[in-house]
Amino acid sequence: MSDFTRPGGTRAIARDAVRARISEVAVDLFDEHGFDNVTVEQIAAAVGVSPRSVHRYFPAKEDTVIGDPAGWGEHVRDQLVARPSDEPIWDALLASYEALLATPGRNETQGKKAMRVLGTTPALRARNLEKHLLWARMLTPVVTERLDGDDRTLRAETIVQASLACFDIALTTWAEANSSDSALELLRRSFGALQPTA
Amino acid sequence: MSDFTRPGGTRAIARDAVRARISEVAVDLFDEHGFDNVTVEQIAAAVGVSPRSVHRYFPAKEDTVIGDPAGWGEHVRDQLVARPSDEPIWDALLASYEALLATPGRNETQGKKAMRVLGTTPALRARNLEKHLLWARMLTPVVTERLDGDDRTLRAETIVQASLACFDIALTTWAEANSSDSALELLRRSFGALQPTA
DNA sequence: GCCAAAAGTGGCAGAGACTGACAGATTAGA
DNA sequence: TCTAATCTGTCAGTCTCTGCCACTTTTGGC
Repeated sequence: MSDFTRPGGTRAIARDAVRARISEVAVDLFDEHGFDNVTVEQIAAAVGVSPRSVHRYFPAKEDTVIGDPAGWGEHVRDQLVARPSDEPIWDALLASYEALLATPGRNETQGKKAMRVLGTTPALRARNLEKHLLWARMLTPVVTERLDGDDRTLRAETIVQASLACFDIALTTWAEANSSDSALELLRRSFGALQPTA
Repeated sequence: MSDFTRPGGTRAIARDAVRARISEVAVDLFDEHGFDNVTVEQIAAAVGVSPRSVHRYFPAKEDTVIGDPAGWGEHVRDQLVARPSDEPIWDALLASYEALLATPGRNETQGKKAMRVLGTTPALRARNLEKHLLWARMLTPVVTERLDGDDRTLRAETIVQASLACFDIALTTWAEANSSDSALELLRRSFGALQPTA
Protein backbone atom coordinates (compact mmCIF):
# COMPACT_ATOMS: atom_id res chain seq x y z
CA MET A 1 0.00 0.00 0.00
CA SER A 2 2.77 2.37 0.83
CA ASP A 3 3.58 2.93 -2.82
CA PHE A 4 -0.06 3.77 -3.31
CA THR A 5 -0.24 6.28 -0.52
CA ARG A 6 -0.79 9.80 -1.75
CA PRO A 7 -0.97 12.90 0.39
CA GLY A 8 -4.09 12.35 2.41
CA GLY A 9 -4.87 8.70 1.85
CA THR A 10 -8.07 7.21 3.21
CA ARG A 11 -8.56 10.22 5.39
CA ALA A 12 -9.01 12.46 2.39
CA ILE A 13 -11.51 10.02 0.90
CA ALA A 14 -13.64 10.08 4.03
CA ARG A 15 -13.41 13.81 4.14
CA ASP A 16 -14.55 14.18 0.55
CA ALA A 17 -17.44 11.80 1.17
CA VAL A 18 -18.69 13.72 4.19
CA ARG A 19 -18.30 16.93 2.28
CA ALA A 20 -20.32 15.62 -0.63
CA ARG A 21 -23.01 14.30 1.70
CA ILE A 22 -23.44 17.64 3.47
CA SER A 23 -23.68 19.42 0.14
CA GLU A 24 -26.27 16.97 -1.16
CA VAL A 25 -28.48 17.22 1.91
CA ALA A 26 -28.17 20.98 2.01
CA VAL A 27 -29.16 21.44 -1.63
CA ASP A 28 -32.16 19.17 -1.15
CA LEU A 29 -33.32 21.15 1.85
CA PHE A 30 -32.78 24.47 0.08
CA ASP A 31 -34.68 23.23 -2.94
CA GLU A 32 -37.65 22.28 -0.79
CA HIS A 33 -37.84 25.08 1.76
CA GLY A 34 -35.78 27.88 0.30
CA PHE A 35 -32.25 28.91 1.19
CA ASP A 36 -33.20 31.45 3.84
CA ASN A 37 -35.65 29.14 5.56
CA VAL A 38 -33.07 26.45 6.29
CA THR A 39 -30.60 26.93 9.13
CA VAL A 40 -27.17 25.40 9.40
CA GLU A 41 -28.41 23.65 12.50
CA GLN A 42 -31.09 21.89 10.46
CA ILE A 43 -28.59 20.80 7.84
CA ALA A 44 -26.31 19.45 10.53
CA ALA A 45 -29.17 17.53 12.15
CA ALA A 46 -30.21 16.03 8.81
CA VAL A 47 -26.69 14.85 8.09
CA GLY A 48 -26.02 13.72 11.65
CA VAL A 49 -23.15 15.99 12.57
CA SER A 50 -22.77 19.08 14.71
CA PRO A 51 -23.29 22.57 13.30
CA ARG A 52 -19.69 23.25 14.16
CA SER A 53 -18.55 20.55 11.77
CA VAL A 54 -20.66 21.88 8.92
CA HIS A 55 -18.81 25.16 9.28
CA ARG A 56 -15.55 23.27 9.28
CA TYR A 57 -16.27 21.77 5.88
CA PHE A 58 -17.85 24.89 4.43
CA PRO A 59 -16.68 28.32 5.57
CA ALA A 60 -20.01 29.81 4.57
CA LYS A 61 -23.50 28.40 4.26
CA GLU A 62 -23.53 29.40 0.60
CA ASP A 63 -20.54 27.21 -0.12
CA THR A 64 -22.59 24.08 0.49
CA VAL A 65 -24.18 24.81 -2.88
CA ILE A 66 -21.28 26.37 -4.76
CA GLY A 67 -18.57 23.89 -3.84
CA ASP A 68 -14.89 24.51 -4.20
CA PRO A 69 -14.34 27.40 -6.59
CA ALA A 70 -10.56 27.36 -6.71
CA GLY A 71 -10.32 23.74 -7.80
CA TRP A 72 -12.43 24.09 -10.93
CA GLY A 73 -10.88 27.44 -11.72
CA GLU A 74 -7.45 25.86 -11.81
CA HIS A 75 -8.83 23.15 -14.02
CA VAL A 76 -10.03 25.67 -16.58
CA ARG A 77 -6.76 27.57 -16.40
CA ASP A 78 -4.73 24.42 -16.97
CA GLN A 79 -6.85 23.59 -19.97
CA LEU A 80 -6.35 27.04 -21.36
CA VAL A 81 -2.59 26.91 -20.91
CA ALA A 82 -2.50 23.63 -22.78
CA ARG A 83 -4.22 25.02 -25.88
CA PRO A 84 -2.03 25.76 -28.91
CA SER A 85 -0.78 29.31 -28.82
CA ASP A 86 -1.86 30.13 -32.37
CA GLU A 87 -5.49 29.22 -31.67
CA PRO A 88 -7.88 32.17 -31.57
CA ILE A 89 -8.47 33.19 -27.98
CA TRP A 90 -12.22 32.67 -28.07
CA ASP A 91 -11.83 29.17 -29.44
CA ALA A 92 -9.32 28.35 -26.74
CA LEU A 93 -11.62 29.63 -24.00
CA LEU A 94 -14.60 27.76 -25.36
CA ALA A 95 -12.62 24.54 -25.50
CA SER A 96 -11.45 25.03 -21.92
CA TYR A 97 -14.97 25.48 -20.58
CA GLU A 98 -16.16 22.53 -22.63
CA ALA A 99 -13.52 20.38 -20.98
CA LEU A 100 -14.86 21.43 -17.59
CA LEU A 101 -18.41 20.51 -18.53
CA ALA A 102 -17.21 17.14 -19.76
CA THR A 103 -15.59 16.29 -16.42
CA PRO A 104 -17.05 12.92 -15.44
CA GLY A 105 -17.20 13.55 -11.71
CA ARG A 106 -20.22 15.82 -12.01
CA ASN A 107 -23.62 14.44 -11.11
CA GLU A 108 -26.08 15.73 -13.71
CA THR A 109 -29.25 15.69 -11.62
CA GLN A 110 -27.64 17.07 -8.50
CA GLY A 111 -25.81 19.69 -10.49
CA LYS A 112 -28.98 20.83 -12.14
CA LYS A 113 -30.76 21.07 -8.83
CA ALA A 114 -27.91 23.07 -7.38
CA MET A 115 -28.03 25.48 -10.31
CA ARG A 116 -31.76 25.86 -9.87
CA VAL A 117 -31.43 26.68 -6.17
CA LEU A 118 -28.60 29.01 -7.07
CA GLY A 119 -30.79 30.96 -9.44
CA THR A 120 -33.51 31.61 -6.89
CA THR A 121 -31.44 33.14 -4.08
CA PRO A 122 -29.64 36.47 -4.38
CA ALA A 123 -27.10 35.59 -1.69
CA LEU A 124 -26.16 32.48 -3.61
CA ARG A 125 -25.90 34.27 -6.91
CA ALA A 126 -23.56 36.75 -5.26
CA ARG A 127 -21.34 34.02 -3.91
CA ASN A 128 -21.31 32.39 -7.30
CA LEU A 129 -20.16 35.62 -8.84
CA GLU A 130 -17.34 35.73 -6.32
CA LYS A 131 -16.25 32.41 -7.74
CA HIS A 132 -16.20 33.96 -11.18
CA LEU A 133 -14.01 36.77 -9.93
CA LEU A 134 -11.59 34.20 -8.58
CA TRP A 135 -11.53 32.45 -11.93
CA ALA A 136 -11.05 35.73 -13.70
CA ARG A 137 -7.94 36.47 -11.64
CA MET A 138 -6.52 33.09 -12.68
CA LEU A 139 -7.40 33.31 -16.35
CA THR A 140 -6.56 36.92 -17.11
CA PRO A 141 -2.75 36.53 -17.01
CA VAL A 142 -2.95 33.58 -19.39
CA VAL A 143 -5.15 35.49 -21.82
CA THR A 144 -2.95 38.58 -21.57
CA GLU A 145 0.01 36.60 -22.84
CA ARG A 146 -1.89 35.63 -25.96
CA LEU A 147 -2.74 39.19 -26.95
CA ASP A 148 -0.79 41.72 -28.93
CA GLY A 149 -1.03 45.47 -29.22
CA ASP A 150 -2.14 48.10 -26.75
CA ASP A 151 -4.26 47.72 -23.62
CA ARG A 152 -3.51 44.03 -23.34
CA THR A 153 -4.58 43.78 -19.70
CA LEU A 154 -7.80 45.72 -20.13
CA ARG A 155 -8.71 43.71 -23.20
CA ALA A 156 -7.83 40.44 -21.47
CA GLU A 157 -10.01 41.30 -18.49
CA THR A 158 -12.87 42.16 -20.78
CA ILE A 159 -12.59 38.96 -22.77
CA VAL A 160 -12.29 36.79 -19.67
CA GLN A 161 -15.25 38.37 -17.91
CA ALA A 162 -17.37 38.22 -21.02
CA SER A 163 -16.56 34.55 -21.49
CA LEU A 164 -17.43 33.87 -17.86
CA ALA A 165 -20.74 35.59 -18.43
CA CYS A 166 -21.36 33.20 -21.32
CA PHE A 167 -20.52 30.27 -19.08
CA ASP A 168 -22.88 31.48 -16.39
CA ILE A 169 -25.72 32.14 -18.81
CA ALA A 170 -25.33 28.75 -20.42
CA LEU A 171 -25.52 26.90 -17.12
CA THR A 172 -28.39 29.01 -15.81
CA THR A 173 -30.43 28.47 -18.95
CA TRP A 174 -29.59 24.79 -18.90
CA ALA A 175 -30.88 24.43 -15.34
CA GLU A 176 -34.28 25.76 -16.29
CA ALA A 177 -36.78 22.97 -16.54
CA ASN A 178 -38.06 23.58 -20.07
CA SER A 179 -34.65 23.53 -21.67
CA SER A 180 -33.95 20.39 -23.63
CA ASP A 181 -30.59 21.53 -24.95
CA SER A 182 -27.34 20.31 -23.47
CA ALA A 183 -25.19 22.69 -21.48
CA LEU A 184 -22.50 22.29 -24.09
CA GLU A 185 -24.76 23.37 -26.91
CA LEU A 186 -25.98 26.39 -24.95
CA LEU A 187 -22.44 27.38 -24.17
CA ARG A 188 -21.52 27.35 -27.86
CA ARG A 189 -24.53 29.46 -28.77
CA SER A 190 -23.78 31.96 -26.05
CA PHE A 191 -20.21 32.28 -27.27
CA GLY A 192 -21.53 32.70 -30.78
CA ALA A 193 -23.62 35.68 -29.71
CA LEU A 194 -20.46 37.68 -29.12
CA GLN A 195 -18.92 36.93 -32.50
CA PRO A 196 -21.51 37.70 -35.12
CA THR A 197 -18.90 38.39 -37.77
CA ALA A 198 -16.65 35.38 -37.23
CA MET B 1 -42.20 77.59 -1.48
CA SER B 2 -45.35 75.62 -1.82
CA ASP B 3 -45.09 75.60 -5.60
CA PHE B 4 -41.73 73.95 -5.12
CA THR B 5 -43.01 71.07 -3.06
CA ARG B 6 -42.71 67.72 -4.76
CA PRO B 7 -43.95 64.33 -3.53
CA GLY B 8 -42.06 63.85 -0.30
CA GLY B 9 -41.14 67.44 0.31
CA THR B 10 -38.59 68.43 2.89
CA ARG B 11 -38.81 65.06 4.56
CA ALA B 12 -37.41 63.31 1.52
CA ILE B 13 -34.61 65.85 1.31
CA ALA B 14 -33.60 65.21 4.89
CA ARG B 15 -33.78 61.52 4.32
CA ASP B 16 -31.54 61.66 1.28
CA ALA B 17 -29.07 63.84 3.15
CA VAL B 18 -28.83 61.42 6.08
CA ARG B 19 -28.47 58.57 3.66
CA ALA B 20 -25.65 60.27 1.80
CA ARG B 21 -23.93 61.14 5.06
CA ILE B 22 -23.98 57.57 6.31
CA SER B 23 -22.62 56.33 3.01
CA GLU B 24 -19.85 58.90 3.02
CA VAL B 25 -18.73 58.12 6.57
CA ALA B 26 -18.91 54.40 5.96
CA VAL B 27 -16.79 54.54 2.81
CA ASP B 28 -14.19 56.63 4.60
CA LEU B 29 -13.99 54.15 7.46
CA PHE B 30 -13.81 51.20 5.09
CA ASP B 31 -11.08 52.89 3.09
CA GLU B 32 -9.01 53.42 6.20
CA HIS B 33 -9.53 50.24 8.19
CA GLY B 34 -10.90 47.71 5.72
CA PHE B 35 -14.49 46.64 5.22
CA ASP B 36 -14.36 43.69 7.61
CA ASN B 37 -12.70 45.65 10.37
CA VAL B 38 -15.47 48.23 10.65
CA THR B 39 -18.70 47.37 12.42
CA VAL B 40 -22.08 48.89 11.81
CA GLU B 41 -21.97 50.10 15.39
CA GLN B 42 -18.83 52.10 14.63
CA ILE B 43 -20.39 53.65 11.55
CA ALA B 44 -23.45 54.61 13.55
CA ALA B 45 -21.33 56.16 16.27
CA ALA B 46 -19.31 58.16 13.74
CA VAL B 47 -22.46 59.52 12.13
CA GLY B 48 -24.26 60.10 15.40
CA VAL B 49 -27.22 57.78 14.99
CA SER B 50 -28.20 54.41 16.37
CA PRO B 51 -27.12 51.17 14.67
CA ARG B 52 -30.77 50.41 14.12
CA SER B 53 -31.15 53.51 11.99
CA VAL B 54 -28.20 52.57 9.82
CA HIS B 55 -29.94 49.31 9.05
CA ARG B 56 -33.10 51.23 8.29
CA TYR B 57 -31.37 53.23 5.59
CA PHE B 58 -29.30 50.34 4.27
CA PRO B 59 -30.64 46.79 4.43
CA ALA B 60 -27.12 45.41 4.33
CA LYS B 61 -23.75 46.79 5.35
CA GLU B 62 -22.54 46.36 1.77
CA ASP B 63 -25.23 48.71 0.50
CA THR B 64 -23.61 51.65 2.23
CA VAL B 65 -20.98 51.48 -0.50
CA ILE B 66 -23.05 50.34 -3.45
CA GLY B 67 -26.00 52.69 -3.10
CA ASP B 68 -29.30 52.30 -4.85
CA PRO B 69 -28.95 49.84 -7.73
CA ALA B 70 -32.44 50.04 -9.18
CA GLY B 71 -32.41 53.77 -9.79
CA TRP B 72 -29.38 53.85 -12.05
CA GLY B 73 -30.48 50.70 -13.80
CA GLU B 74 -33.71 52.36 -14.81
CA HIS B 75 -31.72 55.31 -16.03
CA VAL B 76 -29.65 53.12 -18.35
CA ARG B 77 -32.73 51.31 -19.57
CA ASP B 78 -34.52 54.56 -20.38
CA GLN B 79 -31.49 55.73 -22.31
CA LEU B 80 -31.41 52.50 -24.24
CA VAL B 81 -35.08 52.66 -25.13
CA ALA B 82 -34.58 56.17 -26.46
CA ARG B 83 -31.86 55.14 -28.91
CA PRO B 84 -32.83 54.89 -32.60
CA SER B 85 -33.96 51.38 -33.43
CA ASP B 86 -31.69 51.00 -36.44
CA GLU B 87 -28.56 51.71 -34.42
CA PRO B 88 -26.27 48.72 -33.89
CA ILE B 89 -26.95 47.21 -30.49
CA TRP B 90 -23.43 47.64 -29.20
CA ASP B 91 -23.39 51.31 -30.14
CA ALA B 92 -26.71 51.82 -28.40
CA LEU B 93 -25.48 50.14 -25.23
CA LEU B 94 -22.26 52.09 -25.19
CA ALA B 95 -24.14 55.35 -25.59
CA SER B 96 -26.47 54.43 -22.74
CA TYR B 97 -23.63 53.74 -20.34
CA GLU B 98 -21.87 56.89 -21.44
CA ALA B 99 -24.96 58.86 -20.54
CA LEU B 100 -24.86 57.35 -17.06
CA LEU B 101 -21.24 58.30 -16.56
CA ALA B 102 -22.04 61.84 -17.66
CA THR B 103 -24.71 62.26 -14.99
CA PRO B 104 -23.77 65.40 -13.07
CA GLY B 105 -24.96 64.25 -9.65
CA ARG B 106 -22.00 61.97 -9.14
CA ASN B 107 -19.19 63.11 -6.86
CA GLU B 108 -15.93 62.19 -8.59
CA THR B 109 -13.68 61.86 -5.57
CA GLN B 110 -16.18 60.06 -3.40
CA GLY B 111 -17.15 57.79 -6.27
CA LYS B 112 -13.55 56.86 -6.93
CA LYS B 113 -12.97 56.09 -3.28
CA ALA B 114 -16.07 53.94 -3.19
CA MET B 115 -14.90 52.03 -6.26
CA ARG B 116 -11.50 51.52 -4.68
CA VAL B 117 -12.99 50.11 -1.49
CA LEU B 118 -15.25 48.02 -3.63
CA GLY B 119 -12.31 46.50 -5.45
CA THR B 120 -10.53 45.39 -2.30
CA THR B 121 -13.32 43.35 -0.73
CA PRO B 122 -14.68 40.23 -2.44
CA ALA B 123 -18.00 40.47 -0.63
CA LEU B 124 -18.48 43.97 -1.97
CA ARG B 125 -17.55 43.08 -5.52
CA ALA B 126 -20.02 40.24 -5.40
CA ARG B 127 -22.74 42.50 -4.10
CA ASN B 128 -21.94 44.95 -6.84
CA LEU B 129 -22.26 42.24 -9.44
CA GLU B 130 -25.65 41.45 -8.00
CA LYS B 131 -26.58 44.99 -8.92
CA HIS B 132 -25.51 44.17 -12.44
CA LEU B 133 -27.84 41.18 -12.46
CA LEU B 134 -30.67 43.51 -11.56
CA TRP B 135 -29.72 45.79 -14.42
CA ALA B 136 -29.48 42.80 -16.72
CA ARG B 137 -33.06 41.85 -15.95
CA MET B 138 -34.15 45.35 -16.96
CA LEU B 139 -32.04 45.62 -20.09
CA THR B 140 -32.46 42.15 -21.56
CA PRO B 141 -36.08 42.61 -22.74
CA VAL B 142 -35.13 45.84 -24.50
CA VAL B 143 -32.18 44.20 -26.23
CA THR B 144 -34.22 41.16 -27.16
CA GLU B 145 -36.62 43.35 -29.14
CA ARG B 146 -33.76 44.66 -31.21
CA LEU B 147 -32.54 41.24 -32.30
CA ASP B 148 -33.62 39.01 -35.14
CA GLY B 149 -33.20 35.33 -35.78
CA ASP B 150 -32.97 32.36 -33.42
CA ASP B 151 -32.07 32.31 -29.76
CA ARG B 152 -32.95 35.94 -29.30
CA THR B 153 -33.26 35.69 -25.52
CA LEU B 154 -30.04 33.78 -25.01
CA ARG B 155 -28.17 36.14 -27.29
CA ALA B 156 -29.67 39.17 -25.60
CA GLU B 157 -28.65 37.90 -22.17
CA THR B 158 -25.14 37.28 -23.40
CA ILE B 159 -24.79 40.70 -24.95
CA VAL B 160 -26.20 42.48 -21.91
CA GLN B 161 -24.02 40.64 -19.43
CA ALA B 162 -20.94 41.10 -21.56
CA SER B 163 -21.61 44.83 -21.83
CA LEU B 164 -22.08 45.04 -18.08
CA ALA B 165 -18.76 43.31 -17.63
CA CYS B 166 -17.21 46.04 -19.79
CA PHE B 167 -18.84 48.67 -17.63
CA ASP B 168 -17.55 47.07 -14.44
CA ILE B 169 -14.02 46.66 -15.76
CA ALA B 170 -13.92 50.23 -16.98
CA LEU B 171 -14.94 51.64 -13.60
CA THR B 172 -12.66 49.31 -11.64
CA THR B 173 -9.66 50.21 -13.79
CA TRP B 174 -10.55 53.86 -13.57
CA ALA B 175 -10.58 53.73 -9.77
CA GLU B 176 -7.02 52.45 -9.63
CA ALA B 177 -4.64 55.19 -8.63
CA ASN B 178 -2.21 54.98 -11.54
CA SER B 179 -4.84 55.32 -14.20
CA SER B 180 -4.89 58.70 -15.85
CA ASP B 181 -7.57 57.82 -18.41
CA SER B 182 -11.14 58.93 -18.01
CA ALA B 183 -13.81 56.36 -17.21
CA LEU B 184 -15.42 57.16 -20.54
CA GLU B 185 -12.29 56.39 -22.50
CA LEU B 186 -11.77 53.12 -20.63
CA LEU B 187 -15.34 52.12 -21.29
CA ARG B 188 -14.89 52.63 -25.01
CA ARG B 189 -11.72 50.59 -25.07
CA SER B 190 -13.31 47.78 -23.12
CA PHE B 191 -16.22 47.71 -25.54
CA GLY B 192 -13.72 47.67 -28.39
CA ALA B 193 -12.09 44.54 -27.01
CA LEU B 194 -15.22 42.57 -27.83
CA GLN B 195 -15.48 43.79 -31.41
CA PRO B 196 -12.09 43.26 -33.04
CA THR B 197 -13.63 43.03 -36.48
CA ALA B 198 -15.92 46.03 -36.37
C1' DG C 1 -0.69 -5.76 19.32
C1' DC C 2 0.84 -1.19 21.66
C1' DC C 3 1.53 3.56 21.97
C1' DA C 4 2.38 8.28 20.98
C1' DA C 5 1.17 11.78 17.41
C1' DA C 6 -2.09 13.60 14.36
C1' DA C 7 -6.51 14.57 12.79
C1' DG C 8 -11.48 14.94 13.41
C1' DT C 9 -15.47 16.11 16.26
C1' DG C 10 -18.55 18.30 19.60
C1' DG C 11 -19.79 21.69 22.94
C1' DC C 12 -19.26 26.25 24.60
C1' DA C 13 -18.88 31.21 24.56
C1' DG C 14 -18.92 35.20 22.00
C1' DA C 15 -18.88 38.73 18.12
C1' DG C 16 -21.38 40.72 14.58
C1' DA C 17 -25.24 41.39 11.07
C1' DC C 18 -29.87 41.85 10.82
C1' DT C 19 -35.14 41.95 12.24
C1' DG C 20 -39.48 42.78 14.67
C1' DA C 21 -41.94 45.26 18.25
C1' DC C 22 -42.79 49.06 20.99
C1' DA C 23 -42.56 53.78 22.93
C1' DG C 24 -41.26 58.43 22.62
C1' DA C 25 -40.02 62.49 19.75
C1' DT C 26 -40.45 65.25 15.65
C1' DT C 27 -42.68 67.17 11.86
C1' DA C 28 -46.32 67.95 8.12
C1' DG C 29 -50.71 69.54 7.20
C1' DA C 30 -55.51 70.77 8.43
C1' DT D 1 -53.00 74.47 17.77
C1' DC D 2 -54.01 69.81 17.18
C1' DT D 3 -53.85 65.37 14.99
C1' DA D 4 -51.72 62.01 12.42
C1' DA D 5 -47.94 60.35 9.89
C1' DT D 6 -43.14 59.68 10.15
C1' DC D 7 -38.71 59.07 12.30
C1' DT D 8 -35.77 57.40 15.85
C1' DG D 9 -33.86 54.74 19.72
C1' DT D 10 -34.08 50.84 22.75
C1' DC D 11 -34.69 46.17 23.61
C1' DA D 12 -34.88 41.38 22.72
C1' DG D 13 -34.04 37.93 19.74
C1' DT D 14 -32.32 34.88 15.62
C1' DC D 15 -28.77 33.35 12.78
C1' DT D 16 -24.14 32.95 10.78
C1' DC D 17 -19.55 32.36 11.76
C1' DT D 18 -15.15 31.94 14.75
C1' DG D 19 -11.84 30.73 18.42
C1' DC D 20 -11.01 27.62 22.16
C1' DC D 21 -10.74 23.40 24.69
C1' DA D 22 -11.62 18.62 25.79
C1' DC D 23 -12.58 14.20 23.92
C1' DT D 24 -12.51 10.49 20.55
C1' DT D 25 -10.76 8.17 16.48
C1' DT D 26 -7.31 7.11 13.25
C1' DT D 27 -2.55 6.73 11.71
C1' DG D 28 2.11 5.10 11.59
C1' DG D 29 6.21 3.40 13.93
C1' DC D 30 7.78 -0.07 17.27
